[in-house]
Amino acid sequence: MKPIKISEAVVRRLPIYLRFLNELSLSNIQTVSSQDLGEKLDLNPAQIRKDLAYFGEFGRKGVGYNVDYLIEKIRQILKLDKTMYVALVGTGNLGRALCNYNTYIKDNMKIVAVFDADESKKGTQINHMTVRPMQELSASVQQLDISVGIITVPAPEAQNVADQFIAAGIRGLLNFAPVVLKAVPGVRIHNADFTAELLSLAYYMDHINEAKEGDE
Amino acid sequence: MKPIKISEAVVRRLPIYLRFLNELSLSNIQTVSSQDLGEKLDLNPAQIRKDLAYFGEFGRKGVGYNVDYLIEKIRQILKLDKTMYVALVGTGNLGRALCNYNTYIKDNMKIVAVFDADESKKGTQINHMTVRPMQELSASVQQLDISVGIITVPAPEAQNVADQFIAAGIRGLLNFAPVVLKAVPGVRIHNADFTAELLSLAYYMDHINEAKEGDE
DNA sequence: TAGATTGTTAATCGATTAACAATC
DNA sequence: TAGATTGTTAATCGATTAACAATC
Repeated sequence: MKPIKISEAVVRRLPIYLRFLNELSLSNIQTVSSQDLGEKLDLNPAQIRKDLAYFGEFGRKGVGYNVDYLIEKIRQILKLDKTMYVALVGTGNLGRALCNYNTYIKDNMKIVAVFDADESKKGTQINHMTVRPMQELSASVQQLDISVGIITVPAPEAQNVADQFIAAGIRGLLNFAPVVLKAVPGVRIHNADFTAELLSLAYYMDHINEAKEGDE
Repeated sequence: MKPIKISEAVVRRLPIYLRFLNELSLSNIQTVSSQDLGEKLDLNPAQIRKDLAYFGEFGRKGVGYNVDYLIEKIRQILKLDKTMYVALVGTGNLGRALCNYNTYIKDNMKIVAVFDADESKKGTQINHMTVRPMQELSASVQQLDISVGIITVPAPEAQNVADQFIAAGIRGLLNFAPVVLKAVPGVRIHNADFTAELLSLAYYMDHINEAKEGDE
């Protein structure tokens, strides 16, 4: 309907809003203003209003936003009103950690299949799921209606895994491996690149030339 | 010396450059052009040249950049020419996964102390480190010259842990908990928020109204 | 010399913020 | 009615890209 292009920056903030609204809802808070949200989320209130206004008129002037209504709306926007099925490849420490997060990701994204290239892992249980061999990837993606893949394999294997996901018809990938995957049309790739996040943190360490209070 | 403010976007790309340059170096490739880099990293070559030019003239016209020299320079810029010590709090699956990444983070960032609020975890070994109780956090940060803290505790505890880190004099925090931490001057906070990354991925799933090839 | 590629300026594009009329 | 807060326009700010002279 609306042909307006929504910027990535806007979409990236929606889950942040959603998360905090969920907290408010649990505390039985029914109304929230862009002012309140801005303070808690360290964002400009005007930006929050503008972000939301791209998708509709969700607030009431002089009043604010109804928390539960806004939750519902943001979930619709993100297409999390129906469950989205996810597959994960790579059952190292990180992969297992993410599988157990399933509890947390109650936001209608559900890891339903886990894979590992290592044959010896086959049949192992992780959070009530049986680890499958890579040969089953394509069939599982189709059968289980999986649209998103999570990649938690070592860097050198990541592109290969991505290629297999893409061949299987995946729609989106969340890549934890520290490599830049080749982009392909029709497949959205997000990176969860904490090594880069950590290294860039170093840059800011001494630029703050603040008072050293200790010479002990 | 140079009073030019470097944007966050630029700093965030530096580790990406560094990572790929390290790969090139391992393959004994000695020279690289912004063109090459742009193709492999899916970035505009002009942007790469501009990013690097903020910090000096590292390339040679008509030739390109010397890989090892550029690595050295980027490491200097990020202040990774000397080892930076890191503490981690929260020894769940994710925390343990990150500790074992130490091998990978050979980029002069080193996790040297691990903490957990759960007293029963005290004394456990993770990647040759002994898990310490939270009471020791402040002393350890001082004694071990720790400047960066990693937070891998459940969301409700994250702010408390951040406060303790800040009180101990930490300079930077990498937060994996899905909450927005209160900003304080002099402490840089980066978020490694993969739940947000995953949820925002959902948004893009059906906007691509591509041909559905299957009606089986 | 001819070809390649940088460093940098100018042009474009996009995102954030301020301001305010509309209205609850 | 007075106070509060949205939705939205306009102004500002910042980041990306194109273009090209300089030069290896």
